[in-house]
Amino acid sequence: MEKGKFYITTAIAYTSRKPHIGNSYEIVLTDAIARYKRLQGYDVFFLTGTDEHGQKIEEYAKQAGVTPKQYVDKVAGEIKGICDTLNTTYDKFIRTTDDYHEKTVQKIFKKLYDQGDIYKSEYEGLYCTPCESFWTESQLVDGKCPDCGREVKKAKEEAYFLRLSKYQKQLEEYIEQNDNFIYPESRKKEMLNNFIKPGLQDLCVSRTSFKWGIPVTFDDKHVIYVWIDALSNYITALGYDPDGSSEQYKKYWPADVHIIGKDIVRFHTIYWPIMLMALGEPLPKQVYGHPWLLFGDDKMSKSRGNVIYADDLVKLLGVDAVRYYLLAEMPHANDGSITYKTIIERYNSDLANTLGNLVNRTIAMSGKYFGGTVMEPVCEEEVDNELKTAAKSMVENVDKYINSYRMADAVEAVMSFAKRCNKYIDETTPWALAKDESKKGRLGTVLYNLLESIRFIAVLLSPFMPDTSKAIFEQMNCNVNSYDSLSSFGALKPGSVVGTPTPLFARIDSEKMLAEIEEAQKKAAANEKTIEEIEGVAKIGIDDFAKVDLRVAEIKDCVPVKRAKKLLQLTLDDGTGKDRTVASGIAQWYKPEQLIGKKVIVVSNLKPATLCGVESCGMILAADCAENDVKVVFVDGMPNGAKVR
RNA sequence: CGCGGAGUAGAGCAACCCGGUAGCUCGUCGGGCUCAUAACCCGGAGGUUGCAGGUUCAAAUCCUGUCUCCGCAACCA
Repeated sequence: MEKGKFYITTAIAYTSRKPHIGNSYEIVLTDAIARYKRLQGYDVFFLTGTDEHGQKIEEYAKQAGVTPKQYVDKVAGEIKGICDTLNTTYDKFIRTTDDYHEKTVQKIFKKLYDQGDIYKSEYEGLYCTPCESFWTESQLVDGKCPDCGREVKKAKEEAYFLRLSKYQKQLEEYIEQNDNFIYPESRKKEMLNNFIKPGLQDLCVSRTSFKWGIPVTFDDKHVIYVWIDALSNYITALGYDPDGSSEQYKKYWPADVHIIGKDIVRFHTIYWPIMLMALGEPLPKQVYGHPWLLFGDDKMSKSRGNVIYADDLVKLLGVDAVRYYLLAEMPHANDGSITYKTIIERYNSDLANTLGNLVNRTIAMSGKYFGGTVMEPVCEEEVDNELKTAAKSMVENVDKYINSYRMADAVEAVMSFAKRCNKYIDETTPWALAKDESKKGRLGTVLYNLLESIRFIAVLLSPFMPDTSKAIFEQMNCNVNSYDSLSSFGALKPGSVVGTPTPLFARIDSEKMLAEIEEAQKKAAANEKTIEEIEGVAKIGIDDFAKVDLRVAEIKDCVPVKRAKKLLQLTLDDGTGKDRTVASGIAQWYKPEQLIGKKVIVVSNLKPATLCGVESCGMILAADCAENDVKVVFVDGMPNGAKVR
């Protein structure tokens, strides 16, 4: 059944480091939609890939002692590996370092320049020479460089700009007239009110401060900055060319939907459409900004050993369980949260108990009562209609939910139908029917209805859990798996013979697995720590230490710094007779009254700096006792101003 | 008053735009069943929807105020 084309993309992943499971959500979400559309008969093109240029990568590569290209090759390989591990069916994996991409981007840049949409000007800012960085007025700390505290001066850097202002009106109209362009709705308001209506500033699209990028062909000091490079991937991948595009491009563009994280909605709904307008190409039909998947209450960090990678999770639970979890646990509007405990709970209750057990018991009964033969449904009863109605509404609901990107609800719709099937077994009590030879017809009908229901489930599950879907069809020894076969209840052919039941998902001993995971995390954390210690801190000489002037001082007064969450302003008596003011980031751990009167050690010759409007002269010593636990070093019985060494 | 999001049963969420008996999953307690993976089915307990006002016949839902939490920004000298 031909339904037309469907072009869907993920954002391309930045190759700075291996992505954790939260980053992998997007590819699974997109894959589920792509698979569903294919199932329905659309001619789908699904694009994903990697964004590989930029200063950060240049720096990471340098740190790692490899070339940028070597660096991105490695990370892009890891990212692609994860996509494959998660069993995603992208049609193309683009890398922004691909030759054809770079060439086309250069052409795009040139074209926009030639037609006047890109112009050369100067990037004006405040420059810190030692740091080689530009800062904006608001970034400065007390009018000085936020990194090193030195003076900055006004400086100009040559750069190319994209004329956003020219297309502002046009974009605003487009967004307002195309209700579904930015989804969900709340993001649309955000874009219009916060960025577009106040007026768009022309966008800086080139850099001279680093080299790892696509060079501007007609001005080799410059490389093309992220926007034109990265966003263009959606069209270069298809074979767009300003001098004449491929058939594939003509067929698939414009994209039906770009699936992206909520943090980059702005780039995809403002910069990208304007680039396309300037190129004279049609705009994507929709941009969906999805929420993020977070980790319980803790942020993941390597040193705590709680980073979760998709491939580790897959080893533990299998691909489909991971896919299922990602899709089911993610709320539609808010950020989701992930913990091992909830993963295992969901696995046991939904996959093992509800779904796996349903399939298992049904096929087992088929084998036991009819030698596996699927019987003709000859003896219908009223309850059967309820089951059939439920099957039908599952099909409708899944469609409705997927089309509005409510994957958790779509998956839930399938699961609640599985529950309905389990209930049907209780209502019809096949084991009781089996004891009565005269009820054989009814028993066959009940099992037929169950098998057909499971077939419905298997078909609709295929976008979410492809392997499981396949396994169910294999166990049923059935190949009627088209979407069209769901148009009416009863496509399963009587007379066929089901296979032997094998549990789809073995139950997990939650406590045991959690204990094992904790063990592994401890090990990982310990490893990470050792590395830190070895790499540790460089040795210094006595003369270096002598440069630091430490003094005993008494805290005479202490008040919180307004507008700052973490700062306390301390007034110290350091024996000089003059008050010394120090701002310290310990508000989280100490109340002012706990500090007044105490003696501490202060680094007295630290260069003053202004923090949240308070001039801080020096710092007091405190110890990091644990993650998120800091204790000030208090001393006792020493005169104010005494030198510490 | 920097920007934004959120506060609903023990936990996680839905309903909020477009007021009308607060629903789902997990957990818990009791019962049932035995085909099945200690699974499945039924029932109970558990919420004055953060707090205080207002509008209304009627407020989780609309309005005002207030408290708390979480992101981002600024800041841990």
